[in-house]
Amino acid sequence: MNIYEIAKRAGVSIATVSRVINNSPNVRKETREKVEAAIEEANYTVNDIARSLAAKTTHTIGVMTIDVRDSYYANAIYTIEQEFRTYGYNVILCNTGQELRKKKKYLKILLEKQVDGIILVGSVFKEPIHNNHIIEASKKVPIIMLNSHIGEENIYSIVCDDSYATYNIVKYLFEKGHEHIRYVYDVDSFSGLAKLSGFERGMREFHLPVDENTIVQVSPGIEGGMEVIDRLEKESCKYTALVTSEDLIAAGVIKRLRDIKKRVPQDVAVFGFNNSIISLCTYPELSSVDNKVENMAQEAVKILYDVLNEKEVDKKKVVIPELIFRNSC
Amino acid sequence: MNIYEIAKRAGVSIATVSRVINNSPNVRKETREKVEAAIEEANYTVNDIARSLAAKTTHTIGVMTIDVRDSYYANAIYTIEQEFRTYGYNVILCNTGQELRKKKKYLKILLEKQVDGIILVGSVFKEPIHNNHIIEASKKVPIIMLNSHIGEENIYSIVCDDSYATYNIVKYLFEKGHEHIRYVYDVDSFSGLAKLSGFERGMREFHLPVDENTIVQVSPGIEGGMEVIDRLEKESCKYTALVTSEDLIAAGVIKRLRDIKKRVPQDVAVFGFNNSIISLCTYPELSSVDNKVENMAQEAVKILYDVLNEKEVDKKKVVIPELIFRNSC
DNA sequence: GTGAAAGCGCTAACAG
DNA sequence: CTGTTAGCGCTTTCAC
Repeated sequence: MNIYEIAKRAGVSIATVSRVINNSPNVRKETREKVEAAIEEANYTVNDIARSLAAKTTHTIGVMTIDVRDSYYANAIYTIEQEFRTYGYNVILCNTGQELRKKKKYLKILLEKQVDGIILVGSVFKEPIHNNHIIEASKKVPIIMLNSHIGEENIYSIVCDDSYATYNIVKYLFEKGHEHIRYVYDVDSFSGLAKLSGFERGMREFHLPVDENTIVQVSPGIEGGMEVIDRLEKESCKYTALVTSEDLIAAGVIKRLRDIKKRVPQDVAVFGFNNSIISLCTYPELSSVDNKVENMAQEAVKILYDVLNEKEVDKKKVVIPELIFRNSC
Repeated sequence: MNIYEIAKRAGVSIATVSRVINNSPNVRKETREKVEAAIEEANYTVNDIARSLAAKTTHTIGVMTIDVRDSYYANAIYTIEQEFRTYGYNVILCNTGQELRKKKKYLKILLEKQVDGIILVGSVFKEPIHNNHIIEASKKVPIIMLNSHIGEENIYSIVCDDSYATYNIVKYLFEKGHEHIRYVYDVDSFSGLAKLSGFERGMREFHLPVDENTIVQVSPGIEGGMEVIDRLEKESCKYTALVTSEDLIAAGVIKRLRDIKKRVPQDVAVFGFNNSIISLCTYPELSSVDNKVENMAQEAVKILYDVLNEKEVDKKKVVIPELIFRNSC
């Protein structure tokens, strides 16, 4: 079933059918009704592929994430999809995983699919050295990076000032009298490093003691949180406060502290990151950083939409995270 | 840049270019290399839209979910996407929300996009009365339902026997000596009702007492868990075990029980559902039901793939959930 | 092993 | 307000 068949049935030309499908105002009421009736009767659906080919625009954008199962990314994707729908755009989702090879592959697929733009969600999409694949892609369609930044012609970014958050956590803890503060994180990414730098800045500014276990890198997830406690205990390190890069790590920390009978927050204060639902499930509830994913996602959509409509936009936006205080510190 | 341009640069016809792009064996080595060089040099990307139009297949499938932010759905989507990629298929994701109007709209969009098949993730996609929109869609492409079932020609389903799980939870609790068991759930969906029926069957079979607060419906999420405790306490209901339809509800239950100084599991046993990461974050850790989303998602992909390749497949598959015992009961 | 040519179903001038 | 027509970039017979 196609536009020709509908045209025949309604006794009009395909141009007219096209017009009614696209709500063009230049169609007489009776003609429109005739066509609509034919469409209804034939149970016809437009072929959006053909439309895209002819119109040279797909009205779909590609979104890349390393893993939707991570609630932070899920939030971003959800918001991006919802917002773009209101503009009549569709979203193709890719879960790339961490491997560069796959990230490249999916970028290629999206380009082949003729997406109108691409959003890269997460700081992990900025590689430590070579970002040529992204730059090449940006020569074909606009690219928006969430939480990373590459200064190039057709690449836009919106980042959360994570270092602001960790700096302020250290400041807060210092003012509460903590002297033995440690930082726990999993992966080295753009945002991972930003968090770290804010932490270090705070430690320096308040002249807090630093040793080789002040900053500890662990496996991702709950496991990681348990690991760090084991390590600190084994090496008899003093610690009264732990700043983490992830709520899940903090959850692991809380678990293991209970195992060894240390109380939170009395013996050890714990700070999470992401303000996920996890922070409400632990006991005590986790203080955490709201890093405004939804805001960022909305901004990303707005920027991309504006770029697609050739409006002027800022090439980089920064959003400020917010510290949420609960009972873990 | 298109196939014509590449053909010109390589001094061959577009048919030959098409052949090398699609790895057809019928191309002489030297010719292939010439074409590949031209492609490389021009930084050419195939236009998959044009390809889809000509080939009458998009190699993409549509996946609908009410909300990716729900970890259960996120898991399903992740698995579906990964599995289908290995077959060279792409996935378009839709977050429809609960509204029927939107579910219908997205179904239409997917059809317009000429997806080769559609997977509906979650029992919420089976409406209580009219499922005509799904049946209509199934006349155009095969539809796979995860956790619901509509017996129609081109609709396949793969369901988890949730009632088996709740029945066995009741059985287990009964054998541990519990007599005052209650069931807490949020939404009435296909799976919500299945869980409920398994619970009821157990209660009947073991002659457990039932009153008007044996089955209580609450708001979704942590809130709901807190609600149920408030209600049971207010009405002075006796309860020694709570079976929930969702880990998050169970998490709320645990929270509120701690507030009122009831111990888990000594005073009240709690059972979750979904075996999500939440079940590891609460204290005590939550016993929960592993309802095998990944398995189901894999099966769904396999079935759809087989249908697309015109193989014989079962129209309905059932997977058996597994009870995971931790410290909350 | 390679090329010519006819579509795939639609949009978008342009003409009337 | 409506119709004609030329593409959009590719796949796929069918010849050679």
